[in-house]
Amino acid sequence: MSEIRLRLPDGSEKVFPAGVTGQEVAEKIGPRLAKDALAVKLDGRLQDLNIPVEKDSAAEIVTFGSSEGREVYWHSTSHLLAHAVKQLFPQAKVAIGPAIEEGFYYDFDFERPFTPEDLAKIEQKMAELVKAGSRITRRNLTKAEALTFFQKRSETYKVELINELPDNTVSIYEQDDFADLCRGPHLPSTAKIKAFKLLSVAGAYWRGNEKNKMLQRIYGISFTTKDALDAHLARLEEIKRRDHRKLGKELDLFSISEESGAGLVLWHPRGALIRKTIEDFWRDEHQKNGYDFVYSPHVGRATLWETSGHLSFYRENMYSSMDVEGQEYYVKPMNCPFHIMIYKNKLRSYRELPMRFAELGTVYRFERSGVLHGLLRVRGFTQDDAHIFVAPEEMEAEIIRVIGFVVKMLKTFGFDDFKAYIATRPENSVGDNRMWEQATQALKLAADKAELAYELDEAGGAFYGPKIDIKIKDALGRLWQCSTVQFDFNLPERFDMNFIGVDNQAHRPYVVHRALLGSLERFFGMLIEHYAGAFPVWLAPVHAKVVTITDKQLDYAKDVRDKLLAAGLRTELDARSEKIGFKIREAALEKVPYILVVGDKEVQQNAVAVRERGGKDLGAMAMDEFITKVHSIIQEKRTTTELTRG
RNA sequence: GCCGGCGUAGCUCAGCGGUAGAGCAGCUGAUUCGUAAUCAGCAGGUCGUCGGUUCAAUCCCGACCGCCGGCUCCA
Repeated sequence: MSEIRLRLPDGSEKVFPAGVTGQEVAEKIGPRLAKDALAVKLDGRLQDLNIPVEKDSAAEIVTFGSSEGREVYWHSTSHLLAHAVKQLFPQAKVAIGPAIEEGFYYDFDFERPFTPEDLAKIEQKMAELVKAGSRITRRNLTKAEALTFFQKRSETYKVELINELPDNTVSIYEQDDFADLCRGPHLPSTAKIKAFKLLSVAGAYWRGNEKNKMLQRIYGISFTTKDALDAHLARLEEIKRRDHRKLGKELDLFSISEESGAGLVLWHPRGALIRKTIEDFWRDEHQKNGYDFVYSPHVGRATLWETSGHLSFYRENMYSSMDVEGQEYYVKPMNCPFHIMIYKNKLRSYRELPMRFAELGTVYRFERSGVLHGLLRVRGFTQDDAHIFVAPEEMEAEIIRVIGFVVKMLKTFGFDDFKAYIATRPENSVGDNRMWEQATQALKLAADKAELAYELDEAGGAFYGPKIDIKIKDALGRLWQCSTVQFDFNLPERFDMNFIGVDNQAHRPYVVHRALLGSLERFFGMLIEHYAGAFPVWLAPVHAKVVTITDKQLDYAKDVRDKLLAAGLRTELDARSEKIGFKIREAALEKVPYILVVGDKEVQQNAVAVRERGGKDLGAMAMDEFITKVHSIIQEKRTTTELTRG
């Protein structure tokens, strides 16, 4: 029998008899790995553990610790799900069932909707199948064989898929009486699937096309241990706990009323105060960074939107027109045409560039009712918008400047983990290649300078120019798209924008759209979830709540409150004749950063007893000391409430 | 927009073919208390809207509005 050499990830080489399986290799390396092995990667290709290896290769045993391992695991769990569904409901037809970022789903065509009770039954059946521990085996068929195979089983969706496959041989995976068209790889046995949970069922179009039949998609997740599953479920609970819609209601930050309109946000005083604080900060920073503020109308003439191209390219997101003395007007879905009007108001010189027009501009876009979602997806929102008009030769420096600004701004809110995506030229786009090249290069350079790791989204740009999107990672590790910097090669042409250069000739400026926070609504929604409602002191609607022990301290408590208010601290007084425990509980639920307890002791010492958010009791502190410390926390926009340090 | 679920007091929810209930919040009163819920009383709802079935509808049916989970689409 011949031998083969396998190179392992640690650099070592091991000799095996030809035909050795991945499982056997894992066993040779160690019992632990043998147990954890899910698949094997040979020369970079993922394969089943039980497939014989015939030639020298680089080999790597794949476990749940890698994203590839999880993908295999989840994919096999989705097959297990389909297996269980077919056993319980033989009439159901299977469509597709891949692994996704967190878990898996499987789409079914079934005569009636699946109920939660069905899910429970399916889970139970899955558990039985795991217990039975069926071997999962791969089989290659010719296309014709596969077609007959699935036609016989009336799996019409599979037949459709096979017909579209380019290769002449296809693979199927079988476990017990269940078979699925699948590229693989898969786990060697259903017994490997240790802990799983079906999470939800929802509608999904066959192949994502709304013209196709709506199927039922069952979502689920699985892990190698019950502990890991429990941790995951706990995380889902945490996400629910932080839901900005729930916290927004509890903390009285905002609401959306059916009566005033879906997708239209009502900012309550506390939410509005947070927004104002963000806006003040935003304006200060923009002023420091060389931006000019502008204001523009909420509606504009149809001719403007014709020139800008919105009426041809963006119409489905615009509300229908209104008649103003025989002229058609539209509510704005974007601010750019107005900013361009300001630019075009007079002849511009190269000496004026770059011009940076910033506006917290409220726009309205039609969104289909099914996509509305709290503050994250609305119909009216305020963009922290700016348009930069820049001469081609200054463009690169300007982009570096913008990206640096984005990062600085976001860091202030406590974000320091970003992911950037640079989208390059798509088919059917405007502008010449040189411009696209130059602009894309500038984006890459700027990302490098700002130490932003980016991914390239090839051909993912808008038709009018390349862009960089920056996503932030929140406290739960979720990514949120907020910032975007986009070139626009279209508008300068459409509006025939010019500036006079050193050579006394007219030149075309570059136009850059950019938003740092995205929209105030979405950013606010994200902040609520990121902070779990416990805003950093500088953003908190109430900095301190003064609570009295008894009525005896009322006068002193009022003095305390007034003194704090005079020092610029947002302060409330709770002088109700409730027990101290009750008042603390309420203030704690409001997530106020500091609770200042005032009893006889404090009156005597001319102090306040400080309780930090989170429950830490600091005891008595002189008023001036408290004020100074809180001031510095606010000034520095610290994300902690801690008064003890520094 | 589509599929499924849901819509009962300010909030969280129970109920169900014979015109409604709890806790919290609110109001009134008592209580004056040292770090996450003091007690009592009162008040509060055309059961999302509009139609239909029925002797009778919050409950059954239909349409619409809204919300939730997805699909599709996006700041």
